[in-house]
Amino acid sequence: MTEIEITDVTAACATSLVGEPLSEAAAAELAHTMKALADPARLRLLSIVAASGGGEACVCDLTGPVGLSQPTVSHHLKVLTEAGFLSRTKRGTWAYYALVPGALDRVSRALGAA
Amino acid sequence: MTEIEITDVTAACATSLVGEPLSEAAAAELAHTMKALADPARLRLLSIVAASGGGEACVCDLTGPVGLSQPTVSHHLKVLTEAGFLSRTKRGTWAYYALVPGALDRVSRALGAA
DNA sequence: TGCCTCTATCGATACTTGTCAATATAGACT
DNA sequence: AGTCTATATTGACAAGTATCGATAGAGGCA
Repeated sequence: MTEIEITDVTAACATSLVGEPLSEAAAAELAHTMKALADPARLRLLSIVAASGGGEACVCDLTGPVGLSQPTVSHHLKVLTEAGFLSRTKRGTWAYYALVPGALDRVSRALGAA
Repeated sequence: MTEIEITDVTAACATSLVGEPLSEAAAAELAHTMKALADPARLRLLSIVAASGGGEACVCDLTGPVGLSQPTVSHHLKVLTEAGFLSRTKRGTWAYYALVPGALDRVSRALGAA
C-alpha cells in the first residue's frame, strides 16, 4: 500500500500557524493531523475515552454511545491512533484505547495559542 | 440546497473536548469547524494571510504562493470565511481577507487546553 | 479439541470534496 | 458604451472517505 509516512501529531505541530507561512510539507502534515479530528464520530470517540474511568475504554464501550457499527468504530479508532491521539493496549480479548498525554495540547499550540 | 446552518467557529467551540462526552450536535459543529482547517491549501492560506503586512491579503497575493488556480483559492477562502476564520473586505476591485481575531484561539481552547 | 466473544480487515457502495476550465459579475478607467 | 482587471460562481471530474455486511484472527473457557 506504499504507506506514505506516519504523520503523527508530534511531527505535525512543530511549527505554528500564525508565525510565518507554512511550508508545503508542514501544511500537509498539520492537515493530516487535523483531518483525524475533522469527523464528528472521531471527536465523540475522543471525548468518551477522555471521560471514561481510568482514562481508557474498550471498543465494546464505544459502539453503543456513538451509534455506529463495530467495524466503523474500529476504523475510526485506527485513524485516531495512527494520528497519535490514542494509544492501544490489548488485555485479553479486549483492546483498550487511551488518550496520548499532550497530543491535543500540541495541536492546540500549533493553532497559534502560545 | 437546504443549507443546514452556519456552523462557525464561535458556536463550535462552546464546549471542550476533554471535559465530558460531546453531544452529537456539538461534535458535528466542532467537526465542521475542524474540517475547514483540515486541508493543506487552507492552512497555508491562513498562515500567509497571518504573515502578510497589515494582517490582510487579496486573492491575487495568494494564488502564486499556494500554486493553485484562482477559482480554487477563491473556493478555499470562502470555506475559511464561512467557518469564521477569515473576514472579507472589498475595496475597489480587490477582496482583502484578514484573520478574525480570536477565532483560532477558540478552536485551540476547544481542543482541551483550558 | 471445539465454541464463543471481542476486535480487525476486506470489499463494496454512496457521499463528500479538491481541483480546474469556462463563464459570470463587478468595479475602474478611457 | 467599451474594455480591462480582479474575484466569484458553475459544471464536471477524479480522488478520498464514512459506512456497512461479511469474514478473519485471537484469546478465553469448557
